[in-house]
Amino acid sequence: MKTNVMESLFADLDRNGPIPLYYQVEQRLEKAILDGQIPAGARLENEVALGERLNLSRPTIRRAIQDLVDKGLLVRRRGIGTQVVHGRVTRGVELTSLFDDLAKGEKVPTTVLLSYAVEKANDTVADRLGVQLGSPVLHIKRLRIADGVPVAVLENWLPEQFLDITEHDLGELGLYEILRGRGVTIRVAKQKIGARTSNTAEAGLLDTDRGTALLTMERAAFDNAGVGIEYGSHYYRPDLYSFEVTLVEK
Amino acid sequence: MKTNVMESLFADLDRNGPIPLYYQVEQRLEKAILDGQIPAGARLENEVALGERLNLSRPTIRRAIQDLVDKGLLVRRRGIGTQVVHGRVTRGVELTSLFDDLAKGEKVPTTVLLSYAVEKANDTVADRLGVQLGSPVLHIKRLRIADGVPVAVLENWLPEQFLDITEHDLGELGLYEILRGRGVTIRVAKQKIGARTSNTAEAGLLDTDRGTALLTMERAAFDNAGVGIEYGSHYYRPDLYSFEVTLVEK
DNA sequence: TTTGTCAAATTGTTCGTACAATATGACACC
DNA sequence: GGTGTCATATTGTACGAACAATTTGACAAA
Repeated sequence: MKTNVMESLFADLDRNGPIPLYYQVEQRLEKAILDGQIPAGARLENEVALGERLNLSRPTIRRAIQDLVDKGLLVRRRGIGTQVVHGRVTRGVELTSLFDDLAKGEKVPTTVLLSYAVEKANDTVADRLGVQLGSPVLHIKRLRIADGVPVAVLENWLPEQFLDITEHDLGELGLYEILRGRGVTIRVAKQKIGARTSNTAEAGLLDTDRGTALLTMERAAFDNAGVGIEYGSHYYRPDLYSFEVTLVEK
Repeated sequence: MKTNVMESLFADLDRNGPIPLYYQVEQRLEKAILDGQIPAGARLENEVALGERLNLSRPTIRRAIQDLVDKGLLVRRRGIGTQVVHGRVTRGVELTSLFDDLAKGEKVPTTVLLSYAVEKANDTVADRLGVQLGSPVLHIKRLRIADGVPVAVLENWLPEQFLDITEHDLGELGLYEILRGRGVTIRVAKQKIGARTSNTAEAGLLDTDRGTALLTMERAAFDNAGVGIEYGSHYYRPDLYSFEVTLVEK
């Protein structure tokens, strides 16, 4: 039975296309696990046998499995084998924006642009983005709404190369979507998650009472050359949003 | 000059000992980066040359570099090379407890055990730990204090195998330290971070006013066999504690 | 000047192979 | 019955090799 699942899963790998073989295997395995086709606690076939059956070398199979171990979906023990982790399997926090998160669920995200201006970078912004103090940066502030309910206030600063992003763009799309559309790939992000009490203005924007708790997040994002792309300081309604993280010890 | 740094760094690898070669290289490289010996933005030698100089194969070198890329310390681009990331390099959140976090800083952590009891697992606990509903679990509640100031209230549930942890242990050591001492290795943890408003009792414990914001964290931790080790529901004083996460897109 | 092409440099993917380390279960031995 | 030993299964580490993909810079061509 397990054999059938595997066979069907890995039936037709594209050996000539641009997508790496290990990645194709990884994706299908991940889907099978998240869909429950391979149940929690189930043991996978050993690496060598898998390789033989799929006509792939052991390193290729290992790479696919290792990536899923790093994601916290699989667990392996020398001498024993590889298993799907017990416990509810959830996708961890990935490098996506709130807009993406909401769009992935059933919510309909909309955005109100609260302010839009080109400013000179202050100490904090210059430090986080790695740009010169006083250099021009785009400063935007948006209210994110899901199904008509305000969820978060997002404040972002972007370096000089993005000054041409228009107000219209920001009303239509999420910031990360705009960046992707311009060919920018975010590779590393450093986040700091905390909480504080809201003041009157903040509570007003989120349609709650002054003095209620806010979930806060600061993020600095960098592309694959290590250049600062975006610095954000956001606050969320904690009854509507939270952060999930999966940590894996290496 | 760069050459000298490298030479001295990788001078004597232990080729017979139990520590993998890639790990020895990784550790030394990481230290050199964190210490600033290799400055932000500096370019590393290419993989092949590094391998030749250290008498290691390219896969071994690659493994070491890849691990540091995954940690967000290095960045590499095909056709270009490998660089130390720009921006402040900070260690990300690791699989440690608040106790460890505080002990690593200059703070002196102490603990007050608020309650200690063996209970039957309710729905939530049974689900998160993957144990039978109604099976015995150890339920503890602790107040964590740093330098005399209360920082967090920690509530944990542990499965049957840990019922023999004593009240005395919990006063002396952090929970994760106790677990490590028993040979338990935590491999995967799923955390959910949020916020809420405190009630009178909670505010009293943390020496703040009722109605101030709390930072909350739920965590389920599993060992390398995927067995549930610990489920915790914690709240923190947000002016004294926050979570830092480094995300790396693969 | 601009554009296209090509070579060089570097990381990315994939294969094959060998041996080491660890957990399990079977079996012999005391 | 208990205990140690050994074979087996499986993942972990390490090597070597080849070719692909991408970026840069140099150079030629329009």
